[in-house]
Amino acid sequence: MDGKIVNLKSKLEIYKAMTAGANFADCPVRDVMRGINGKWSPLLVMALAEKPYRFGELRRLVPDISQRMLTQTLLELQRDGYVHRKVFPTKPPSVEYSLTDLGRSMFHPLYQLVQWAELNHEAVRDARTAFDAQA
Amino acid sequence: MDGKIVNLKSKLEIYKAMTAGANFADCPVRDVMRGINGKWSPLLVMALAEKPYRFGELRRLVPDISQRMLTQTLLELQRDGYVHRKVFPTKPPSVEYSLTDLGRSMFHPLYQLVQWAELNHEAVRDARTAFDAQA
DNA sequence: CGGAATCCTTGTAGATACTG
DNA sequence: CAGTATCTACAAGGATTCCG
Repeated sequence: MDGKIVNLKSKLEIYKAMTAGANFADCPVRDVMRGINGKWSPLLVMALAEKPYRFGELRRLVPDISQRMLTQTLLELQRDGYVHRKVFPTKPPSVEYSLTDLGRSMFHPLYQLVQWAELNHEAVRDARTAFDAQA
Repeated sequence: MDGKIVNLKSKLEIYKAMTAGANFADCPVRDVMRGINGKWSPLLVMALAEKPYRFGELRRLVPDISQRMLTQTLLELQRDGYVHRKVFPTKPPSVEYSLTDLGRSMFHPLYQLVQWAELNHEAVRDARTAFDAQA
């Protein structure tokens, strides 16, 4: 029954894929989702989808990220294969970050989700207000 | 600047929407994303998209969630308007959780992202292996 | 059955200072 | 400029116990 991974698929099947493995690390889908779901990862992917940026440019672009979190998140994105890091041996050195092919392919579904958030944030805010009012 | 929400949009525009506001809580898009991005939220939304479930059923369905996290995550999903909670006054009482219209509309882009993860988890795993090997 | 309350451990993230 | 190192604070999350 598990010979070939066919193209997707029913809600039940995609849900089963998310519960594969006994725990979180054993489930490939949740493992990948975890890398995408970080606090800063989506934001940086969206930024780099527009065009490549240097470290300092990214810092200025994202107003409230610390340099520690920027370094760390970019490293995780590199490790997962979404981001390419290119060093220019100038002085002082500059480093340019850009999306890989894998990163660009991941951008599309992420974009859909961000777009949904943009279109529905008022509905969510209203739901929260209503919930808090009667609680 | 905040009069009308236009329909989307370029990469640059959607990215700008993610950096609106001076910090995280002030940005509506990131605020909504944060609610979707929880460790267990996507999994529960995917499960409830298939059909409504009772509390105990969800516990058994998600093998490695604690009851604390299940309670807490379901509460957050209710508060954001994604999930409806229906109490049946039987004895002992039973509680059924289901997606709201808002939850169902959010499911679609989420589904796209999970589907991407399902199709590309091997590429991500390979990227990690390669990165760790040369590091 | 479906939680709430408590305790305790771990992870996440900020501030600051220093380096090639 | 683009990081690294350390130290600290707080939030996320697990285990256990109790309740209507």
